[in-house]
Amino acid sequence: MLSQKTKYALKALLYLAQQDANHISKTTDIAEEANIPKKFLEQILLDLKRGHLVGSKQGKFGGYYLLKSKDEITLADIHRLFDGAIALLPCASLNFYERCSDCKSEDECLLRHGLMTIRDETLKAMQGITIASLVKK
Amino acid sequence: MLSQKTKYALKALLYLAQQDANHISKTTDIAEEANIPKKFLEQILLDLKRGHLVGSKQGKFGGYYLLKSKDEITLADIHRLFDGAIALLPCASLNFYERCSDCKSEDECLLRHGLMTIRDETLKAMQGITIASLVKK
DNA sequence: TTAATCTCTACTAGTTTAATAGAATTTATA
DNA sequence: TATAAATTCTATTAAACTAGTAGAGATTAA
Repeated sequence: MLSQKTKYALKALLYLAQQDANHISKTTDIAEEANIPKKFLEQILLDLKRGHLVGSKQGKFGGYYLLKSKDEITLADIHRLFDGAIALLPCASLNFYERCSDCKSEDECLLRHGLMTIRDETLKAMQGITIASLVKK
Repeated sequence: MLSQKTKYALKALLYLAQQDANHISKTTDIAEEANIPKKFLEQILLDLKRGHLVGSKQGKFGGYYLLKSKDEITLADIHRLFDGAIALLPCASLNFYERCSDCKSEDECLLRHGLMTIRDETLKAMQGITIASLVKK
């Protein structure tokens, strides 16, 4: 399941994607339109900025805008940025790999292979959903 | 990601699936072999029992055994039993549906459709992984 | 009757989540 | 240059969740 934070991030990106090119959106406007607590949204937008998905302009008349094209931002990207691994266990993860401490041998693990299959299919599905594809629907 | 509990449940089921037919396994043996804290495993086995995946025999020489055939127990079943919804948000879930409180209109929600697509694909993948398929590998 | 086992309920330390608060910094413009 | 409007940064917090631990009770075989 997505965290509330990830869901808010998606809603914020959807908002930005629906603005005219070169338009800069204030946090306040996004928060109101997408129904997100403003101070929480501030943090989320900063995270999105650090993840290079949005850019910002500081000071008066500043705000946020999409940095990457909306058809280049996938659900997989956002999931990884906020909720981490897409795989069901760290030992089956591409980007967040970690060994299981309670696992005797990774090669002999009966679970890992199945979980990697799931990961591949879920990842493919999540990479197929972009901000652009969501806006179009 | 799977919780530790779900992972332990899977490991316990894999252990049970590898025993001879009609064999009854003690919690202690499963805990040792699968490297699971015994008292925690007790709770997990009870949950599996309440979920009708395993059966038990009480008293001396009692223990646990698979109730359903190992090719009928899917990763989706176990996920739902312990970690709940497979969908990424409750509003896109089949078995754990819940309306989003911060969502103005479900029909107009740009997210929901995409998340239902992911759900369908993930579910299909998870239903393709059974305890039997994991043991065979 | 006893030993071995499952069953049930309660408790707990630590972590994570979803915020909230407030001060600091940056920028446009009057 | 002062001010207003915005982002940026750091700290705090209440509530929920996770991963166990503890112990007593019920059941069964011998």
